[in-house]
Formats: sequence, C-alpha cells, structure tokens
Amino acid sequence: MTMTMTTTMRKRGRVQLRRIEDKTSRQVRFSKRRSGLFNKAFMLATLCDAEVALLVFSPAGRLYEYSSSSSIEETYTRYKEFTLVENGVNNRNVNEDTGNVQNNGEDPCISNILNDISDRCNSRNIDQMDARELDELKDVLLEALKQTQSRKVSLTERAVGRN
Amino acid sequence: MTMTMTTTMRKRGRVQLRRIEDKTSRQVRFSKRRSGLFNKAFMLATLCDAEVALLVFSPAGRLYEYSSSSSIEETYTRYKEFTLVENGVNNRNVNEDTGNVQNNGEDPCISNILNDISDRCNSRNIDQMDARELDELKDVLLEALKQTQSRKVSLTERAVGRN
DNA sequence: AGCTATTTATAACG
DNA sequence: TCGTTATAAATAGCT
Repeated sequence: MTMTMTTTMRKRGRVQLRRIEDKTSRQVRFSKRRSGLFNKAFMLATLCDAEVALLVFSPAGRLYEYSSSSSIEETYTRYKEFTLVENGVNNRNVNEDTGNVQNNGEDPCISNILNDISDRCNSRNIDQMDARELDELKDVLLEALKQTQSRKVSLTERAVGRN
Repeated sequence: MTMTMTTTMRKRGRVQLRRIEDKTSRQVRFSKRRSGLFNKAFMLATLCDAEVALLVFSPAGRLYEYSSSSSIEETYTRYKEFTLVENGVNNRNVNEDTGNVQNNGEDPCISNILNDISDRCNSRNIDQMDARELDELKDVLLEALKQTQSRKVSLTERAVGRN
C-alpha cells in the first residue's frame, strides 16, 4: 500500500446537496461532473436506444451540448410538438370551422411585427444601427420567428389530426 | 452474510457499449439509468451553479425532461442565440479600416433580406401561408437574425478593442 | 419493486 | 489540467 493517510481525512462523508461556495473547487467539480453527466447521457442513448438532448452552460457561460440524434434542434422540435399535443387543444387558437389561427390578444399580431421589420428595413441600413437598435431588431425577428414556428406546428398538427 | 452465490456468476465484467438487444432488459435498464442521469443533471446544476436542460425520449416515445432554469424553452433560446453569435463571429465580414460590414458574396446582404421579409409581409398574412412558405420565411428570419447578431458582436468588439 | 456484488464516478490530494 | 486512490454512488443481475 502506498497509502499515506495524513491527519486530515479525505472524504468527510456524502456529498452535500448545495452550491459549492469555493470558486476553484466549484470549477474543478463542474469539469468532472460534466464529463460524467455527458458520458451517462451517451450511455443511456446507446444502451437503451433513447433519444437524448443535453444542454449545459457553465457558470462562466461556456456551452456544452450532446445530442444522440442528428441535432439538438431536431429533439427540441419533437419536444415542442409533443408538449403542444399533450397540452392540447386548449391553448391552441385554431378556429375549428375555418382552420385559421386566431389572435388571442397576448401575442403581438404577426403582421404588425412584419410591418415593424419592414419599417426598420426602409428607414435605415443595418450598418448604421447602434447597439440598442440592433437589440430591438433582434427582438422583433425572434418574435416573428417564434410565431412562424408556432404557426408551422399548428399546421402540422391539423394535418396529422384530420387525415 | 446471506449471500448465496450460485454457479452462475452475476456480473460478467464491464458494460458493453452497444444497444441492449433483450427488450425487457432494455426497458428495465432504461428506467434505472434514466433516474440516474436526471439525478446527475440535478446535482451538476445544484452543486456547480450550471444551467442544465435535458430531454429524453424513451424507445416507447415517452418524454422525460429536466430544466434547472425556469423552462426548457429558456435554455434552448439561450442556446440558439449563443450558437448564432458563435457562427456569426466566424462569418463576419468586417473591413478593418472602415469598420463596415462588407458583402463578400456568400451571405445575402442584410438589406436584401429585410426587403424580402418586407415583401412577404405586404403580400399576405402568416395565417394564409402554407408549410413551404413558412419554412422560407423562417429561413430569411434566421438569416436576418444571424446577421443582426453578427453586427452586434463586431460593434461590441470594436468598442472593447479601441477604447 | 428490493437486494447486493461489482463497476463506475468522483472528492481530496499531489 | 492531469494522475492517484479511498470512498461514495450507480447499477446489472436476481428475486
């Protein structure tokens, strides 16, 4: 045995379920636990034929990702469609007669958003925008994107549900 | 010891890294490994102050999810913005002398994109679009978003680098 | 769903 | 960050 147990015991017992306060220790343990977690995710997908998507942002803001399918996006899309179908039918704003999506007053109307984008486009070029204008443009583009995807999902749902 | 070791040894060695063929065994091991994985994800988030999002679909199609933040969506949005910015950094076309973004012929000019969006907005409402039109709109919105973020990054970098 | 022999992960160090 | 090792935790095979 090469064990040289000092007076300070290693291991004080089981791990405490709370944030590690020491910054250096937290970073080291993040690295180790992160690799362990990603290995477990990979093994679950491989051994058990499951679809797994894992996103981790470190405290420093670095991104780590794993996807057993072709992409994170693919699994997220499946997730969104799954939860939409589960929650149903209650929150969708589809007129059963016309099949049109209705505006429930919470989301900004998509045509207003697109008009907003149009106005921004006509008034100035992106090269001339400052940080605040760029942030605003980002927000309206994200909102438009969100509603475009939402509309796509409800289209898909109706196609599945009625055929 | 109540151990009654039979002639058949338990444990034949380390776990094989391939799909478990026996269906019953696969389901049982999925349940056990799934709970282990979710526990690891929870501990990484808790101990190390990380943001974690985890999606798992069982072979049977059942959904399991964990999010350390308020929602899966929130982390996914952060992921999308993060990767857009990352890609944007590589694709930036900044003239070092003028600081202007140049069109290198690969990326569509942002003003053309915004005009395209404008045209789509003026010609019809999103409610009337079919799946293909929605996909095209999604693509132009993503492209506009990517360039908006890219422009934002180069603005920020110049601010940091020159002040 | 429990049990336990083993494997695996990892905390505290160097 | 990397290697080592004592110990904690996860889990495969059974029941």
